[in-house]
Amino acid sequence: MKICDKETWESFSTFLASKGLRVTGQRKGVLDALFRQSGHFTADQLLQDAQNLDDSVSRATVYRNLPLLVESGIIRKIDIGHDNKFYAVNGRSETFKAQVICSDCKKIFDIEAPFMEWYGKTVSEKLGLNVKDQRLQVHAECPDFRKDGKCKKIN
Amino acid sequence: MKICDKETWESFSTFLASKGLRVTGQRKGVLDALFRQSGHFTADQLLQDAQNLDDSVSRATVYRNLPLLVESGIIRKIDIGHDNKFYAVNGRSETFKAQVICSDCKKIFDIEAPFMEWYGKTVSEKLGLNVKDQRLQVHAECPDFRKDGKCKKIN
DNA sequence: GTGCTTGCAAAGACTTTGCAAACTT
DNA sequence: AAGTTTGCAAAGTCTTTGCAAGCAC
Repeated sequence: MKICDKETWESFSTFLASKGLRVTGQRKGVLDALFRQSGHFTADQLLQDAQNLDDSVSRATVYRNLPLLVESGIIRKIDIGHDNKFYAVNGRSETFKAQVICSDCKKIFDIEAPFMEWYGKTVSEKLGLNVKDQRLQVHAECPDFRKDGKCKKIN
Repeated sequence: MKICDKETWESFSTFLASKGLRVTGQRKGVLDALFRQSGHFTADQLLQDAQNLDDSVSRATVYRNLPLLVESGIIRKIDIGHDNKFYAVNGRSETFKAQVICSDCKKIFDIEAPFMEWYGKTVSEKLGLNVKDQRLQVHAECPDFRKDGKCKKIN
């Protein structure tokens, strides 16, 4: 049962303290659950795992903490559209990621795309805007899946 | 009171016929309402306008037809995240569009980004996927708005 | 103690769906 | 006539919120 690494926990605690927020058992539970997620996860999946680790964690708490986790930089939100409400744990690399979403096998691939970042920035600045965040999403079809109903690509 | 141009209506009718679906007054109403939208619009805005033109159009009908309009290529969906459920009428140009979303003044700018398209395609094909759709979304801050509470940029 | 947090359940926002009547072809 | 479409209202899905009790500091 893998739980959150000390480093991340400390970083989150510091973040909370800096905002005058409190370090609670439920918050630890949510953070631990984060590390049982593989790749992309939903609020609900996170809740399930958090409750496995600490059944005092409620759905409301997960929803209330998700924005804090995003703000602290520990996770990021992935908005791919109406029926894909995902989050992902941030890796160390701060390079811009593009998401390739396979509409057949439902996998989401994170691709490094530093160039993209430059491009978006350039365009926005021409409009007089300061870039805060950007993402490239590519929806694609999976020929493997189409052919024999399964896809061997790893996520 | 601008209504849908003949060309678009015929194209939608043809699309419907090709799928064995029917041409109804309500569908015409929704299509007409499309042309009263400026830039980006929500399902609800479309409903309001459709009902102004033809009060027999219900919310359910709008929701049932939105996917057909997307499939026919007349409009496209813009998924920018949880609280931004937008659609937009497709222009003639089929070039790839990037969306720059200003988080201060809430405007959405469509920027042509043909190069981006090439990039996404290249990356996906390396993964063995066929690109169906892609979008670049840039969230930005508006200095004008920050300064004096309003933004003079036109959408 | 003060004031942030929590769980619960209710409320919200947006979208989908079952059904019988109405309409297109 | 056959099969699609509609409006309505109910149901769904995901997320947010009010409240009183409970904790962190």
